[in-house]
Amino acid sequence: MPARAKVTREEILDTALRLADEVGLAGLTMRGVGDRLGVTPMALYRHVGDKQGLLDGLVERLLTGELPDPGLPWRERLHRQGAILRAAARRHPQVFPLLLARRAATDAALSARDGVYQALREAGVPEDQVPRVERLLSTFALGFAASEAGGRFRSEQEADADFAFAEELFGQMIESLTAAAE
Amino acid sequence: MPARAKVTREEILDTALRLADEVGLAGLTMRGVGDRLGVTPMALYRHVGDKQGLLDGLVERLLTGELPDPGLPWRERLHRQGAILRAAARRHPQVFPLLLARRAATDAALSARDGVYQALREAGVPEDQVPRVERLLSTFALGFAASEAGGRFRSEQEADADFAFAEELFGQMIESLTAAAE
DNA sequence: ACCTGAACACCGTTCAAGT
DNA sequence: ACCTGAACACCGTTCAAGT
Repeated sequence: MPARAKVTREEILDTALRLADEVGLAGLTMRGVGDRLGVTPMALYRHVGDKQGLLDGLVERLLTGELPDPGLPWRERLHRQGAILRAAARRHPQVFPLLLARRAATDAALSARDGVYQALREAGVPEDQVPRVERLLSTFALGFAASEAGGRFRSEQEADADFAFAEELFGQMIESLTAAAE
Repeated sequence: MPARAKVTREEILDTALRLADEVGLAGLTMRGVGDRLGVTPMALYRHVGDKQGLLDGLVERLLTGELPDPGLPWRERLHRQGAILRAAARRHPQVFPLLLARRAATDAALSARDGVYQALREAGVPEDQVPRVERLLSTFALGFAASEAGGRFRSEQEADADFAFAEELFGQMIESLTAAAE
């Protein structure tokens, strides 16, 4: 008679993310997660591998969210993509630094990147410049969001204004690349 | 007869930084540092407070370096400042993420910021725009260096080229701000 | 003043055992 | 198949004691 599973990977990651939000990354513990689920810490190992696997799962969770509607104009799509990242950083400031430490090659990360590629193409950025511009944008957005999570800005207003300033700047850059291509 | 100090804060931070470089942040241990210094882990507490204090000391260490020669033209000074940060990230990729997690208000960080302020003024950026532009530059540089430390770029060549691309872009932005002010 | 040793309350993880 | 309990080799930190 196979024992019925008491926990799932999903539940474990939910609980771990919530626990990390409350007590920080340093306080995130296999034992703590097990306790909250009413299960021995060793029960988690079958579902997430080990603690490293748990952390990788959290990184996934951070990025899996809505993607911008592909029907929107490119500028708006890029804006939304940035907003999604910043929202994740504000929602899980304790966990967010993991994103920078371990580079994410999850499906969510890859399809976000493809979305930016597509937006840049629509904007008219020459094909051979697209990957570089995407790296520039995503590096900035990631760094900005991480800085925000780390409390580097004095207020959310200041962060909003700074981000809008950067968007304006990058918008101009994209237009100048587009113009040069014609 | 007061016991003579067997270790100093400097030695402790040196050893801790080296140990973290070798075994990563997770492997950095009060006991490990003590062992390397031939001293009980508890001997460290008098000099660095606690483990948090040790980590804070490492963040200091990361930033305390040479500042760009103030006699150089502003563009070159900004370039050097970026290069210094990236060099720190490449030298201590394991430790670098700490910089983003805990915002650094060390003397070194503050005088780097003042240096950038000064460079922007020399470039002709209007005074009321200086802090915002500095935040933009430092956020980008920090995020870029952290991404580099995290292995987000395929090669050092790619990173160099991307950074140069960004510098060009920011240079244009600074010039347009300067022109608008005249 | 500074270091030591023992002790406490934790960790992640293994492994054999249960159902 | 999945969970449990005991055990191992670690942690950071306290506290009284030594010099």
